[in-house]
Amino acid sequence: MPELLEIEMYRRGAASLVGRTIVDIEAPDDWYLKNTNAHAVTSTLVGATIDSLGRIGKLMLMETTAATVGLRFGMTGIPLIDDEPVIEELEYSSKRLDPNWNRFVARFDDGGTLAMNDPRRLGGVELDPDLSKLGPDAWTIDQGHLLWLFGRYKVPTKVLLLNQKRIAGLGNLLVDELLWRTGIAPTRATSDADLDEVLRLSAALAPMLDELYARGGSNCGDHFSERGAHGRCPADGSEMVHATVGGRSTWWCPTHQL
DNA sequence: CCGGATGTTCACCT
DNA sequence: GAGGTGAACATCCG
Repeated sequence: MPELLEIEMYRRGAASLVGRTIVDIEAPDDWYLKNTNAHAVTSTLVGATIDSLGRIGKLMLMETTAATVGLRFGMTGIPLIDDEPVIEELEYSSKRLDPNWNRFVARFDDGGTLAMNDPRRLGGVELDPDLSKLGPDAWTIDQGHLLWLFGRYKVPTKVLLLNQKRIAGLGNLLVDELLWRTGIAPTRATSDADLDEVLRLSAALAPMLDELYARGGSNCGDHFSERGAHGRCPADGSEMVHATVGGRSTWWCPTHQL
């Protein structure tokens, strides 16, 4: 589930962490730690206080007095604060919250905890992540940068929008929804896009994110329910097309997405 | 049992 | 480096 909208919900839901001091780290799963190990994480973070919580794309940034902790949630990760999930339900993940899936836990001076609960283990924790690997955040990317990206790279439009190095935060569902809203086929080469299309895309992006955030997340798009056999375009009734684009399952309307 | 899943990375091509 | 493809990671769900 987590695309940038969900990570933003996580970030806001984790506000109560600010001001707490870490007294212990449990990192039972070495594989979950990226570019570090349990010893280094523990020695760095124990004694550190949480200053603030940030986000770039799908990466949550927990600023502490000792280091920036990068939290990635993969497909099924969710933070538990004091054993409570920060949002009620995680679509496409398990309905349970098995404590065995707590891949990383920070204990605080007030007795509370932050746990990364992640059944599939596709997320991870990193100290001082390299932010140069991420493009500008999709929510605030400006029109000029988007135009530059379309001129610079020649790939299927969906591939560009999914590439976190080019633009950070959009996932499979949000990209399909954005392309559906703007009438652009996901397979269409970025080099074939005309100015008007890129401007349309740019104009639709932030309002779409605002709207879907208010509705409840990435799975609240207008055509989400039509992802499936015999799904029909809510705009014109055409049968939705399904194919793999950029390695991802993709649905679009063959009539109005060109 | 099998296929697929809202993510990322790496390996291996051209 | 670009650009394309496919696999791998681990687990749950229908």
